[in-house]
Amino acid sequence: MPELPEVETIVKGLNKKIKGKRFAHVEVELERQLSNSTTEHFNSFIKGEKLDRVDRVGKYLQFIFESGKCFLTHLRMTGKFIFSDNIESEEERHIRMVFTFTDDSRLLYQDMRTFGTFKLYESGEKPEEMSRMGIEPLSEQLTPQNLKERFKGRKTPIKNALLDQSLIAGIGNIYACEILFDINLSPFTPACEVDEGKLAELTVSIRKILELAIENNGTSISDYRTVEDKTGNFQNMLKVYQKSGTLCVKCNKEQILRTKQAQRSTFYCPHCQK
DNA sequence: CTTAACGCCTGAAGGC
DNA sequence: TGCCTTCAGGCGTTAA
Repeated sequence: MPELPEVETIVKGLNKKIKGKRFAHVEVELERQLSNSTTEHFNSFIKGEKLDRVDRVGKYLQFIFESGKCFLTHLRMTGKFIFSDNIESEEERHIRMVFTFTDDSRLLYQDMRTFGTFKLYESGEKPEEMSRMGIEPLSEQLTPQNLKERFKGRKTPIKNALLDQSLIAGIGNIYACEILFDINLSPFTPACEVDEGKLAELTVSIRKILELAIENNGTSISDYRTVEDKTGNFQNMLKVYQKSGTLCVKCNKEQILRTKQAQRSTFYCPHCQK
């Protein structure tokens, strides 16, 4: 479900709500969502641990304890965190985990499709997910030169390259479509054939769109909510995603089309995106 | 090495 | 009403 702006929004919300709290225990419905531990181990791992902060790494959330231990979670398609200090109001479906803190407040993990994962790391261990991760798009790592290197020899369409987390970390299907439309670039262009001018535009657009989406608390297409259970607002600013059949807002000539690339829907304007 | 298809799940929506 | 297909902010595994 969430891409970088949604994860960023969730991380901010978590830091606001649960930073500094001490974990008491966790209830786990589906042990298979724990990548490298059992329910029992997860419990002994977090019991008494004080949360220093939550960080975002690509689309991962990293819960970091004062002790130096941490766990990494990926929300995949439908994972979300709901903070609750009022058990009376809890009537959500698909709650897969319940974290209880020593002050009796709780963090619920909801995940309809159950693709989300949790992975534990001892103090000093470096999560392998982080070393596999590509360029962090909101950092100074994102430069045209860097993209040129990463796309070198890649014949895969630029749309697919933008979704490859080992190249750039954090972009998903919505923002890939929006970014390519923003710079009038065809989603079918082989990544290695995007010229330097377009690569420069691409770096500017990636930053611009992700930052704008973060300012708007992300995109709520179906059921994404912030930790405070509010919708994002960026869905009101989408120009191509899920707009097939409507007239392109730029050229006012052609309708937005939808096709499939790597099993994912791509939305684009055949007139503007060459 | 890169690339593309499949599978993991649940539920909503649309066609007939 | 019901049945069937398609679709969904993702990615690890496998095979070519």
